[in-house]
Amino acid sequence: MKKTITLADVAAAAGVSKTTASRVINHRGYLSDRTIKKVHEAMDELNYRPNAIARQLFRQKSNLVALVFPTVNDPFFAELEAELEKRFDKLGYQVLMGNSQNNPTKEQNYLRLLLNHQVDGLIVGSHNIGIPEYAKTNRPIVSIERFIGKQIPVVSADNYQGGLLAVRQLLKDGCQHIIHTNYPVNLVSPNELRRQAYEDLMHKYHRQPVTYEVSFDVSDEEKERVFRELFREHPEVDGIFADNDTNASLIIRVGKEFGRHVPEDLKVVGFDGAAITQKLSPELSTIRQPIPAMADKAVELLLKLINGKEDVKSAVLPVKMIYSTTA
Amino acid sequence: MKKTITLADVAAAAGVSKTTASRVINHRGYLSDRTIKKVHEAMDELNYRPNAIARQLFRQKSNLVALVFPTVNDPFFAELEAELEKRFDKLGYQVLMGNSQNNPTKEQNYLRLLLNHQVDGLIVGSHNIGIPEYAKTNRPIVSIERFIGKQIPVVSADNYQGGLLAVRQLLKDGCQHIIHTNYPVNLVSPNELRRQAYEDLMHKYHRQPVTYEVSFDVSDEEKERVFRELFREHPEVDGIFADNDTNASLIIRVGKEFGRHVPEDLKVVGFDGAAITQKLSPELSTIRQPIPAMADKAVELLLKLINGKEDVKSAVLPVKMIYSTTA
DNA sequence: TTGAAAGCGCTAACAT
DNA sequence: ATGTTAGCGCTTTCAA
Repeated sequence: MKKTITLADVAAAAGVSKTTASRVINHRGYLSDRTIKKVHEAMDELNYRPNAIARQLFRQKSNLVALVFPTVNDPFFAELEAELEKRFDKLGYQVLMGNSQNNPTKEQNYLRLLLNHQVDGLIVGSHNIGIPEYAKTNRPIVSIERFIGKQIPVVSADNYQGGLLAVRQLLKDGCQHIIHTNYPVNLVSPNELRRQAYEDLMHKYHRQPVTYEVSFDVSDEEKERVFRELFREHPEVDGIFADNDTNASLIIRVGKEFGRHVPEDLKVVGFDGAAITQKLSPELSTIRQPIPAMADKAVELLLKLINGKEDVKSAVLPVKMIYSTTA
Repeated sequence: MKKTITLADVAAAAGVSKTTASRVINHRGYLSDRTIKKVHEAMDELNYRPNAIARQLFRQKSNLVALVFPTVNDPFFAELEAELEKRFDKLGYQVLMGNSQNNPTKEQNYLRLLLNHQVDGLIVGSHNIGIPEYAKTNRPIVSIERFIGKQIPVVSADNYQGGLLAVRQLLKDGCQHIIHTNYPVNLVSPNELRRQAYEDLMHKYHRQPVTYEVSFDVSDEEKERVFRELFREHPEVDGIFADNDTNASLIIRVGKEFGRHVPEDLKVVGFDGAAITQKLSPELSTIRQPIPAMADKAVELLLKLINGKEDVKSAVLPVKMIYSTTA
């Protein structure tokens, strides 16, 4: 491989100094037309490419942000990451894909990228706890749907309102025995508010709330096992509020095994309403998270942090119910 | 914001030279235990973070690769990008997400990152043509499912075999009038081989092949419009081989509008078989692309190119049919 | 309008 | 076992 062409080569070929060549490239300062022309010719001739890394070293800025989510292979995260990338690209930022697999080590590594100046900011939506670096840093981090630390702003959907909408729909459908699925209880995810809304409504109508718990990162087989248990232990169930659409989809499938037809003898409402889900399971009634608006807000907050602004406040964005045929 | 802590600060605090400090950090050369201890103490004290950009400038390597695909918000691309990221991460590479939106300018920008030394390699699966830079460069690029240039290796599924499997299944199901959907004809995508297989089988059985064409990047509404046309113009259709699963899903939905029940009076086979699709539309019979194997191969080839190897050959990987309930 | 020189933070020859 | 020095490629004072 032949030697890299540097600014010095261009300058030499054009018979000017590096400074002048740099000025031409960056359109800065006073330049004579003749000089500009000469430098451009030299650049073309040598097929010169400015070295982005050297620029970054000088500017102390990488124009890179990292997205740290459990995986991009999921309808909600795929749409969210795509929306984020679209916006960052427009602003001149490149986007690193950080799939943490819910592995604390991987999550920590991405944090290190930030601390090592390799990225200018981080958007985290991963579900790990106990990463001490978060608490210590005041570098630009915005969280999505997860409480990370006092100083880190969170963008989330109105999960409580979403829970209310979902359960009210099941009540309106005349369901007598409504069951909920959610993660195991934890304090870091606003997901908890979906459960809270469910329990509040159950209590209001003097019913006993029943929640089945499945972690995000167990296999589908394990999830199906739990849902079979649900149908076995609660054959009276006639309505299910699933905390996300893929679980809703699994539940409908498992329900079939138990001879349950949706919506005739079982109503189901999911949560998320991502684009891919709508396309592949249009029949699912669900709560749509405002993904594009969440992306807008997260980008806005992160840029503020990157630019040293102080008024960076957490935000809760409105959800809406999508009425389809499963409830 | 307070000044960045550099290696010089650490060295000063530890009372050694920058070189020594650097050696401690990189575990190189002979060091006395006492020195190692002193340097580590200084690092902790100052909360030192090595500057990755400066290292990259020196090493002339960013350990970054970019994935250029139309969008990550699609079951096939989401799974493929997730698999690629997993592998690159293991190898110490960070991954840039490049969603080209099938926009030549965006695609070209990512190419520029490569040429500007900001990334060490590129994996492209985007569907644009006429980007002149591809032809000119011999830098590390691997393409997935797309012919880009003579010198650029392609990793693809065995699309022809997949087409045969799909259409044979429909024939075995007794379909008399099989219709195919695909992109508009183009020479850059091995997708064409799916069509070729369909046409070859149709001719073999003395039938008239009929293909409806929909671009990848038009709206779902537009796609549905085309599929309605299909049912109106060919009410006799009893089997459809869709060139991808999301189209298959749309077709099934549109079929319902025309009173067609699947599989009773219409069989459908899709293509892709991505994990998300399996989860959300498990009933779909489809051809599974070997996504993890494709990721393996693409990473292997790209690393060879990055390391200056010469024997970098295109690869075609086997598909398999997933028999479910729509055919 | 242009150039010389310093420096971004790091690592590696080449001493000693 | 440790330090001196140069240099990765770029941009920007400062001076002319």
